[in-house]
Amino acid sequence: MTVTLADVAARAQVSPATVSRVLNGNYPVAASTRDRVLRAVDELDYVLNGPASALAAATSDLVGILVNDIADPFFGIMASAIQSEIGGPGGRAGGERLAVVCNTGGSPERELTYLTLLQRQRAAAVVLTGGAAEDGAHAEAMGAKLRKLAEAGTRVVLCGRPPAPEAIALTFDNRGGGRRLTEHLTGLGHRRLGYIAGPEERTTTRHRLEGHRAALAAAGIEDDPGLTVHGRYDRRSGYEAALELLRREPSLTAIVAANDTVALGACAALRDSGLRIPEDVSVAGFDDLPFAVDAVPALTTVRLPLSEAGARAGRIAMGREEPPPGGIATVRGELMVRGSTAAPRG
Amino acid sequence: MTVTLADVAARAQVSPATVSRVLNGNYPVAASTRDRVLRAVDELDYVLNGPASALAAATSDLVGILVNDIADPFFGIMASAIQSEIGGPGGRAGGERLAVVCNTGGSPERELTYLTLLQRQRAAAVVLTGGAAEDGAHAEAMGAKLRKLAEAGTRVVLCGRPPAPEAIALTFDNRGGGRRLTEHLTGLGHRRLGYIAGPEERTTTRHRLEGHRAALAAAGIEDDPGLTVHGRYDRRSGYEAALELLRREPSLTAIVAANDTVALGACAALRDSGLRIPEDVSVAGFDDLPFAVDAVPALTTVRLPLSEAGARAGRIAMGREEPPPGGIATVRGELMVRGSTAAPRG
DNA sequence: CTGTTAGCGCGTTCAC
DNA sequence: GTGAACGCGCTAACAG
Repeated sequence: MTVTLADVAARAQVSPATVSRVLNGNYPVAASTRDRVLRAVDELDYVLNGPASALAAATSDLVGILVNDIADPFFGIMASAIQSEIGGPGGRAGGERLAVVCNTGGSPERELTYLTLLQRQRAAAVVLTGGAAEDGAHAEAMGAKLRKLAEAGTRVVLCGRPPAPEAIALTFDNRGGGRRLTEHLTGLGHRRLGYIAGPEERTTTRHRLEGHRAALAAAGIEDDPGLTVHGRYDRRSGYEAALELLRREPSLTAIVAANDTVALGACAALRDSGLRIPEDVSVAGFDDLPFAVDAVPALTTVRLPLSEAGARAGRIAMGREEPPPGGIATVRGELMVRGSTAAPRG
Repeated sequence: MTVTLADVAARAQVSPATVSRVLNGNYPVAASTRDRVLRAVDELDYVLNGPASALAAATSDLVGILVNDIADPFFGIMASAIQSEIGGPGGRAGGERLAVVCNTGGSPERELTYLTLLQRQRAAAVVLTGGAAEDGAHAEAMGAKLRKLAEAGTRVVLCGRPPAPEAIALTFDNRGGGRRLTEHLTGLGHRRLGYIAGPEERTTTRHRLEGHRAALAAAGIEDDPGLTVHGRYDRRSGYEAALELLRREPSLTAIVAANDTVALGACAALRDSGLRIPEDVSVAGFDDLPFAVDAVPALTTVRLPLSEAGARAGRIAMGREEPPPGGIATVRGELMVRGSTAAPRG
């Protein structure tokens, strides 16, 4: 039915072993033989059987990229960069790797499931992006799973995620970025700032919030728990959270959002409430996604080098770049001051 | 080294076949035996060998989702919906399928490469999303590849892509949407409209543009080729194209963009040129991505039910929903009139 | 309901 | 530089 390596061998009048060798290119083969084989491959329209190949070689060409939300450009941009460094030639037979992104939807269970699935496929490497859940049991299960993967020869790289002993990590300085962002606002004179945090029990959420609080403390501003609202990392959540903050504290002069998407939702809520940005309320985001600059007014935010970090993670996963010393590198964000923040009125 | 099915069988004191049966659940097994096996699996921390399983069964749990640009929410939203219908239980061993998204970057070659890779893996299904390249040779190669996949038992579904004889298609009515959108503008009295099209040689680009031109013709407006500018589907491209349009025709009163992202870029260009939206120039997009409503003013656009279409495509790919009659279903877009369009001044 | 027997298609020793 | 033989780990008949 389907063409196998043996068919190719027969047609090229060589042994299956020879066909395998030219396909994998890991072995000396006479040029004339190679030509004959390649011609036969072409004529028969032969496609290597991945599972059989993976079984025999005990390794596959699959590389997994886990993201929390594939509909969020934050992850899309990283995934795209990672994939671009992996998808190219350089793998086994055929010289191509199958770089593949898996959407966990932020669910710890699905994350674990995907890792098992990738483990089952004997993936060559796995890149985990974005924040991790902070649930203790889950963290432990993840650690164990990552260790298993590593033991089985799968390279594991974290990108934009806190370091773990089991893997190489490129981690974002969310705490520092959050701190500098809020310092910018306190520096402008703001004293009543609302904070729209991401989902609870997530590292990214916690780190950005800690940075925010550190900046408040440094400015001698008492932390009012009522001025922090948790939500999801989406626009709707930002909209609702902003309304809630305004209800709790009508006199606030600035809102810091967990990310740009949330900030955009907050902007909409402020506009719908008849408030001007930044005259009445300043707004700041995080990430500097492409649309941040298009907001009106343009969004003050912290730029994370998502593409660069992703590309580097991809190269490390492929073994084409040395891991950072100690297996951990911290990637800083850059404060981007734009029109959405200004000194408070009065 | 690694635990195999035989190890589990030994520990559970049954034959390997029995272990396979409980794992795949496709066969009657006594409850007590099953328990014993599952316990052994647990104790040994056994993970099925995917390649071996796929080899023996001549089919795998892998499902591929091809997207043109993973950093674009248009694709992210569809991919997310597709994956959510696929990722769940219902597959082979372990009851989970590995739904993976592959980023072609809009490159026909990469698209073909990914299909080959998925073919190599004996993927259970493949979903192709978004517009297709219109290059004749490539179209033919794609057709042949899709046929091969189908012959090998891979289910092929197109989502938001024009029908092809080799696959089931959920196609977007880009032409109709484009037409209604421009009709809305001509209905408001606009006579000089600029159009920012997507990349040339892409079905989506052509169909939307055709709809636009049909609406112009219907309104008795002569089509001025100079008022159409092609670009990529990104913000930057929209920005530059809008400036170019203004240069060519300073008196235009409306700009129709290939999609929302491009429209946002065009808005930025208009603002930077000191023009007001919609007082001086109306702007319209396409897709109604989540951020469209947050633009200032909110963007008039055509809403495409990306999530719904993706979910349906996913179910069809899984065989959990009947394909549409004739294998083709057309999904219409809905005109969303918002603040970015108004009657021209004067 | 369960065990036994054959391969699935390929990579990889070994010889030659 | 090339061929022959073996086994990777699992599933799918077939018996029983």
